[in-house]
Amino acid sequence: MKKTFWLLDINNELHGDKSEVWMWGIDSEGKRVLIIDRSFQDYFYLVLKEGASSETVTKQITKTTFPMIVKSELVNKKYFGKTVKAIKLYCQNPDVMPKYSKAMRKLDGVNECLEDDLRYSMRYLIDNDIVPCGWHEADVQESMEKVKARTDVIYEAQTAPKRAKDAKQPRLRILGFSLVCYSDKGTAKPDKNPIVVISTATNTGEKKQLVAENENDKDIIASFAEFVRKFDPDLIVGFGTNSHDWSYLIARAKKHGISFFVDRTDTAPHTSVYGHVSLTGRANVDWYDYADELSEVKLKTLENIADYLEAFKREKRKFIDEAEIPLYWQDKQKRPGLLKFSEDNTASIMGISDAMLDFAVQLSALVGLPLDHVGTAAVGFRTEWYLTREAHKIDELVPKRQERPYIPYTGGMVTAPEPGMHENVAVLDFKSMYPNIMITYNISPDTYVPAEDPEPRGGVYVAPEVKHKFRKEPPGLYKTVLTHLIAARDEIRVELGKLSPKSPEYRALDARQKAVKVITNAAYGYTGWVGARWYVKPVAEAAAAWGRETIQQTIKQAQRLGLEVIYSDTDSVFVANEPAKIGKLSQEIGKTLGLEIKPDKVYTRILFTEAKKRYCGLLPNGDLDIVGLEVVRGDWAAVAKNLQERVLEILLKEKSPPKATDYVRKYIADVKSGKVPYGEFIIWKTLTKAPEEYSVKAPHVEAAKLLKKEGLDLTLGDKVGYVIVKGEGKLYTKAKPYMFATEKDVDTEYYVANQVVPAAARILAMFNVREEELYGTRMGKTSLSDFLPEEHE
DNA sequence: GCATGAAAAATACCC
DNA sequence: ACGGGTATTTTTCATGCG
Repeated sequence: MKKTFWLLDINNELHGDKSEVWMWGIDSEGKRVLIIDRSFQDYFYLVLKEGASSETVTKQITKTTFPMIVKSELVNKKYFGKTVKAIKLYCQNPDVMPKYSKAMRKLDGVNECLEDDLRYSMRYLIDNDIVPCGWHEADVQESMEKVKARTDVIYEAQTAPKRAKDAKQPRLRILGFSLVCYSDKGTAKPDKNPIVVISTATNTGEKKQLVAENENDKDIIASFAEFVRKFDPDLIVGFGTNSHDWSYLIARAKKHGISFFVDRTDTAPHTSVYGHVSLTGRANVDWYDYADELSEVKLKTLENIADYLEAFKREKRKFIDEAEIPLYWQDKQKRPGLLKFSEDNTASIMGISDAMLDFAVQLSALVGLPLDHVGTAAVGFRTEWYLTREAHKIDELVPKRQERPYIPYTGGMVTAPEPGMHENVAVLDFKSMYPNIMITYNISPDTYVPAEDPEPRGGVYVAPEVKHKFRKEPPGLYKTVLTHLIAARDEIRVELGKLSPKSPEYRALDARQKAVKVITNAAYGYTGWVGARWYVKPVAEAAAAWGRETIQQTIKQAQRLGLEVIYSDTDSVFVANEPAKIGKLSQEIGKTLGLEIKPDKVYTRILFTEAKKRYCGLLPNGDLDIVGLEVVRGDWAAVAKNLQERVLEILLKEKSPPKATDYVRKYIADVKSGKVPYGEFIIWKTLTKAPEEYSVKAPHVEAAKLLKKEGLDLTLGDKVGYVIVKGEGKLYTKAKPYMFATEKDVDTEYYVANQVVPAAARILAMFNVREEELYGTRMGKTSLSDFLPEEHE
């Protein structure tokens, strides 16, 4: 019988000494199904040395030396674009492949051993062109065997699944949860501190809050697991679950000697590739893993992300800091507040799911990593899996990952801006500059021609400056892949135009388009990543060199046309907004370079200082576009950022430096007289290593040490919020975690001199306002004396 | 011993 | 654990002074 299903999760199981593939999905009737495929044989390749005969090699592979090898065949493959002969060795048990490959690499006539390092389930997906979160069809038979799986039906596959026509995503059952762990002091530790609240919610409107009685969490953990099994979700969502919640739950369950099964095979959650926690048969999704996509959110807390995505009504929330939990838990009067907070957290998680799930699903389907893997996989790995799928289609062997030294290379070009205020400026952007350059010049690991190699038939493209060469023919892996991605995105955008933006179809397609964009844009960065399987430094270097040439030619051509160029960075130029000349420029560049450049936006007015990568533009709709300046940085206190934003607003909208100056003076007075809320003095900085490992004493590191002393855990990557308090000595001695200080401790002098004034002065310096003038308490330059040098006593 | 300025370390941004 | 280019702050180091 034929079965159509949407693939949710995949894993492999050992059945005797043979591996089999388990595919968890939802069929077209909405039934949860498990499809087992026992027919797939894993394999790897031995690449032969040039001129070596395959018999010499196969003779050395015997049943006694390598008993798990069941079959071998001689195949033609490509490796970095060169045709090679390889022996494809089928192996009964995938677990022995790395061991075998290590031994076989040394066999006579063998050059390399490849693709033994691709996981069995990924191998299966790639070879059969199966994508997670996509519809497939297979011939199946209902399984007669007793298999422990919590699904409606279990089938055995008679054929490998094939992709089926795209249809609407099935209705998924989603369960979200969050924990409150309790310790009377410091960060809660699973070996001694209980979980006191588990708040769950489902996308069918069920809600359940479990509260530990007498701080004993045994029952609520059991109830939680039971609730999960009863609801039987396809997706379990949370925030920080991969790094915290699951391991905490497991540790607590273990402590109580109870089982903790929430998956579909009654096995415990386990951490797997890229650090995701795997729940067999379901997809565990941690929305924290998607926080990187939201670069506007500087402090990636659940609250901030929910706010940003409008996933939860901000005004309904009363935020409770980790350090305040004991206060709320111990006080019976305040406890309901904590329970509400926990419920709100889960509601926020569900809201984030609504906003982000489409993207996660599309990313999973595009790169081919299961939904629970794709979020935790770093950008480089997502890109690599996409490339791996495409490489398979063109018979390119997948190189081994290897450690390499890091050697920097020259990247994009940035020109110094014309400082000051400019009226009516257009920003011209190259559309996907690096991807298009890679397509145009066929830049790819498999088209690279080392300097010493003879010139291939069909000729080569030679990169400017660096002189790296790339075969013109045939198209390389990157050209193939990028052409496809760019075309796909263009097609999606056409489709989007036909749909109503509120429809689910639009949302899914828009998410698809975003996923395609993410991978397209990551391709260039991938080429320069030393950890990449396909790392070839000249590839990255050449793309960058052609990029520099492109932007230089564009600037030259613009100037030739009489267009004033104000600034440029990598793939964009800022020019006087003269549409006729811009149209001409765009046309000429298209003709000479084969690349598309067009106006992206127009600023009514724009302000540059002398610095690159920092400016503020006024858009026609009245919005400020602030780039690079303190306002958009996460490591400046709000007290400085707010002021700078207001200063920019006055200057760009009202063009009044005196008014801005006055504003700053009043503001400084407000700061000094304590009219600024405490929260605006907090500075957040990331710990990029463990506090003890720093070679210098830095404020945020010292603050982190104080937190640790109080038992509050901080790990690499966490942000430390601190304030500078009054006192003598180096700055780092005056940094205190914001929870450990109060309004009256704040060293306002420091904030004025080192945050507020610099942020304002940076801008006002362009209008000849000196720093000292900002300190004056008088209201603006009203008399001649205001313009004279300051008098000293 | 100490002021001074350059160098190094650290962070977060832009594209 | 995707790239390089850039601005900025604070700490640390080197140097010269006397």
